[in-house]
Amino acid sequence: MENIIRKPKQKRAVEKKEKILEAGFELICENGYYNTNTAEIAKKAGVSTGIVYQYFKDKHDILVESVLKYGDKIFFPMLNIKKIDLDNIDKMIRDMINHYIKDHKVSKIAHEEIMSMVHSDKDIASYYYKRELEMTSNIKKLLLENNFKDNNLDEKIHVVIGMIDNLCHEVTYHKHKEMNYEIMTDIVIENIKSILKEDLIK
Amino acid sequence: MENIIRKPKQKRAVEKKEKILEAGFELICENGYYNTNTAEIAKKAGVSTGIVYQYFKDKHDILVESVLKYGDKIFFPMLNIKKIDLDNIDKMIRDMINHYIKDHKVSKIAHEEIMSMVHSDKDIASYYYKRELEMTSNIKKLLLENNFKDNNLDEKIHVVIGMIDNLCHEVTYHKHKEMNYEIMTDIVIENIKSILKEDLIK
Amino acid sequence: MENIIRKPKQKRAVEKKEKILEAGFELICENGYYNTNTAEIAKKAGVSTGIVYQYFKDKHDILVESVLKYGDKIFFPMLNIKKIDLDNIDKMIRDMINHYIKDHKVSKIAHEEIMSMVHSDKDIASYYYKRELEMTSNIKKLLLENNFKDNNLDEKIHVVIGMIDNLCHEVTYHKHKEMNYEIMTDIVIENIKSILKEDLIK
Amino acid sequence: MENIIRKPKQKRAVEKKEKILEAGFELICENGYYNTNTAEIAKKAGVSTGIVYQYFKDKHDILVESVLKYGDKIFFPMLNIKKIDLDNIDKMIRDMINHYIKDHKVSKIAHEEIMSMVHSDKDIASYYYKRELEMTSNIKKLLLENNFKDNNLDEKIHVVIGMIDNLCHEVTYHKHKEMNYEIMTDIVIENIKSILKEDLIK
DNA sequence: CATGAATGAGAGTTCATTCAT
DNA sequence: TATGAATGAACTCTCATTCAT
Repeated sequence: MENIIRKPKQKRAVEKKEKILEAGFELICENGYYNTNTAEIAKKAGVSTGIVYQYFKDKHDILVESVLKYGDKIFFPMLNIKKIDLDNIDKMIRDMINHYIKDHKVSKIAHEEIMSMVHSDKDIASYYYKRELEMTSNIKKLLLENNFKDNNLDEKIHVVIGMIDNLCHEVTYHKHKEMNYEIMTDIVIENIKSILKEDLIK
Repeated sequence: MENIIRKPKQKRAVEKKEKILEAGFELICENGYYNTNTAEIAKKAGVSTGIVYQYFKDKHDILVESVLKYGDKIFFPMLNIKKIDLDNIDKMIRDMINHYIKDHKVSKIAHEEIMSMVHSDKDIASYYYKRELEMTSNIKKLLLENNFKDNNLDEKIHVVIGMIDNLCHEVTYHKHKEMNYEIMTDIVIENIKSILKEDLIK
Repeated sequence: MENIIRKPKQKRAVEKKEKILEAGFELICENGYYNTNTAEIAKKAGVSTGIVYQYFKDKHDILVESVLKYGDKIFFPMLNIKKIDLDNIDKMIRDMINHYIKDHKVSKIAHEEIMSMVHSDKDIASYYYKRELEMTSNIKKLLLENNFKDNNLDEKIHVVIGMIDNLCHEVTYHKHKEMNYEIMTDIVIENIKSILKEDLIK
Repeated sequence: MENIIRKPKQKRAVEKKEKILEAGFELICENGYYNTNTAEIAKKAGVSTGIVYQYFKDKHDILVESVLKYGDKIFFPMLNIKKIDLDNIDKMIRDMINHYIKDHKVSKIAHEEIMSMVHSDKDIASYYYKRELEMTSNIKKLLLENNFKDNNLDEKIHVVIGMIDNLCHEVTYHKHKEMNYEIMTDIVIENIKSILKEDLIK
């Protein structure tokens, strides 16, 4: 006897599913997947526990779908960068970093909680790496449109994103009190410039 | 009323505690903390469930102690670097990376599982950040002994370690098939050299 | 994270809670609190173990609630005495004693088991002493309505109730075979009369 | 394979058994039988857990033996009354009560805890009722030696002891704040005198 | 005799999932 | 569709008792 998961098409049903997703995401972010139970999610979503299983196969399904739906804001703020300001590349990178940091701060716990899932959950991991790739592509496209040449650009962007990611993580969590984050930011920016500058067609 | 955790001093007892730790670590690495139960750990360790609670306060305690005991190999292979070969800095970095990657590969799942705990578990996180700092200090000391001057060295090392970490992670997990990791490695090495070179006293 | 104890309002749910209470009370009375486990209670109540924890915080809660619910019959048969027959005070006391003894006999084990809890359990003790006081008040009120004057009535009633309680206990459990309970009853009645008679307004 | 319980005859062994008994009694009095474990008892007694089972059949055995050994002080302070002062019967009863109350106070928790066992444990109950009877006999003998005649003396003494017991309990635990215990004591004494006076041969 | 490490059955409790209404 | 009461397997942890040393 197989469970039939309904794809809600009526407006009310769609809204209900979204409520569950939202509630699930929030609770999982706050308390972690294993510390959140389906009753809580249903309660927060304002639905009955039974109905959850009409929209989702199981608890895990809520996790996956909610990350797919809400993960982007938290993980990939750079996903939708639309233009590159070549005249002031320094400022651009700094803005990007600040933007990224801001997002980190907003969802500090969420980020940590979900990141943990990236490491232990296949579905989440696959989403994560796919999105990461999209972000790389997007940035590559932008650079190519702005007089950069494709000299191992994929790899370079990856290294650059990694640096920014690390930096933001550091700044957000202030784990190392003896670090001067202003200086670290400068170091990172200088490096990014140094990595990219050789490919800029003058 | 109060639980008394035995500190084993006899050889046999010490071995038993280690067995539990080892079994616990392996199972947690393989299946995750929440998917491992104490009965399994005891069984794998070849002891009864009861004895586990003579050596450990609770299940969580096994996690923490086992990470403290076995985490270093997995997380901080660079912790014990003893000398820097200035004549061939390029080779040295490459060796370091390869060494790191090798460790990653050996304990791929372990790394993912435990990293997830760094994000959701206070005790594990605190261990992780402490060790990270030790590693930074160690490398700094080595550099200072080898004609480097302390020009924001802490921050620089941190950035460098971050790059190596990202790189190793990438190489190990091959998530992005379109990437050329040889090239990425070269990029990272060049960058590390570029970051550090300005501080080398000629 | 927090346990939500359901307050059943639907008829069926109320009945189910009562079943658990009843089963719990019976088993605890029969075998004692520490010799009764939740699985047994659930089984006897005809429910699953899980549902028990929707109606009760924990095992102890079953004990307390069941005593609150069923304790009165066993402990305080005199609680609801409605009138005093002054013309035949002798008969009245004798009836009271017989009534009390009958109740004792019906729930012999229950009485012993729960009395043990009065001595070791805060909640049960508080219930017990509160009810005891209510009984005293009730009897006092009756006496005052029946031409008695309040000359240390509280203390006197307390002594009287104590005597009846002891007597009933004795009679019920027949611990001392060399005792003649008819005679003992006469002694007690004479004394009660002697205690009270001085306060009867002629 | 039956356990052989050793009857210690050597001095050291006897002392060891007594230590266990003492420790067991104290812990059980303090925390209750079910909240005391054998490891605690052994530790408090300064012996190993294993040795306990050489002197006692099981945990329950410790309870029983320790009550047999130490129960008298707590339960039967009147057991050893040696003479009756007829010239001042009022004072004598008052002294007795005060003595009893003092004992109650010294071992308040012990009394409550063990009383609970009287209600749920056969062996303890049998000890209790046997001792109670001894106390009755002792008092009866004393009265007969002091010009009382045996006119249902057993029953009368029983009623009297019951009254004293209740009174002491009341006074010790102060459960009813609205009671005046001085007055209650007077009432009890008056009654005891009234019960006994008719049997005093002038 | 004595130790205390070891056992393992059994306890209370939780929670994803199902199902009667 | 929707409810939320009900299920019961599975979990962590305790402790009286045993046994190798």
